[in-house]
Amino acid sequence: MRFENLEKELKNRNINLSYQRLKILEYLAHNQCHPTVDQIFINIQKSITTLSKTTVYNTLKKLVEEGLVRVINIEDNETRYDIVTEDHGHFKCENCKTIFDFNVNLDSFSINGLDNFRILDKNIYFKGICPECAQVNEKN
Amino acid sequence: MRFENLEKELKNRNINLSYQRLKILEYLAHNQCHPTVDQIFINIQKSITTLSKTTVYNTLKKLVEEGLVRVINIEDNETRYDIVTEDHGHFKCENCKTIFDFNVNLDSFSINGLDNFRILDKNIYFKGICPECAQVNEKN
DNA sequence: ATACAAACTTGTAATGATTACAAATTAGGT
DNA sequence: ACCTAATTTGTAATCATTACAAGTTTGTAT
Ligand SMILES: [Mn+2]
Ligand SMILES: [Mn+2]
Ligand SMILES: [Zn+2]
Ligand SMILES: [Zn+2]
Repeated sequence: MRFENLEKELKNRNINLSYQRLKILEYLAHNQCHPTVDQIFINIQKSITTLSKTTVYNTLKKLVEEGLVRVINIEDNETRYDIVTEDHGHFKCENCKTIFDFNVNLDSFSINGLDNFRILDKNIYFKGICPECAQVNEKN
Repeated sequence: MRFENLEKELKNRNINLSYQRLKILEYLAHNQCHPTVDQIFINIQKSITTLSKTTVYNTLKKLVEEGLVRVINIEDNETRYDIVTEDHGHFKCENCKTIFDFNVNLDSFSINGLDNFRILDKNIYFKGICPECAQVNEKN
């Protein structure tokens, strides 16, 4: 597991250490459910009562810039954050809103129309109904 | 080409015809550049001076619900709309901001971890530098 | 340990996209 | 032509995000 030492990870990326930054990174490492800014803010505020939402925004911006965290834009009204930066896909259940990870080899499939394009970032996401919600629906 | 008769297309989907709706659909058909709400609004306002932005939002919502138009969420602060609803990928140039289409067979590649998920919608987008911008950069 | 500048955090205000809502207008059916 | 339902419009409200300035903390040099 990456992030056995989050402090070191920050220093490696020339991000100065601060208590807030460490707590935010810890939260992301322990809650890999693709949280929103609000979820992160509300939870960490429990232990850092003076925390400002601006700090959460600032820190996330920095973590994204340095490649420690990736942004997930599925809905237009909620940005989510993922500490897993390796290529993988996301499935959002339209019923329970959970976001699931799935494995996909983005290099394996054929693409037409991108010759000479320099690809820096690949994203794939699906929407639908997760198995649990599908099962509940059947019973109705 | 689909949409040789946009009026008929609307009726087929039980969307009542209105001058505004037709103009918005026409705009999307003739400007397949994935426009934002603002672009649509500003351009159509030239011919319908009384147009309200709320109408643009309402209409787009309806067109999306009825499957005539698809939403594109790449950046978190700008929703774009695409009249091409067939599966295809999008590439956004981080320099000139243009969004390019590319062909991709979303069924062809292997996915692990989505057994028993009902997939209703597939999205794929890349970011990077388009050939034109890459060439300009080289010269510097 | 002290001092100082740079970096970070905080709170508040501003911005910008989207939605809510009610009144005015228009469309479709009789 | 008339009536009802659907649509459009303008304004206000909402909500996420950013801007900004003041206060606090950190890192470094003395
Ligand atoms: Mn993920
Ligand atoms: Mn497209
Ligand atoms: Zn579900
Ligand atoms: Zn470009």
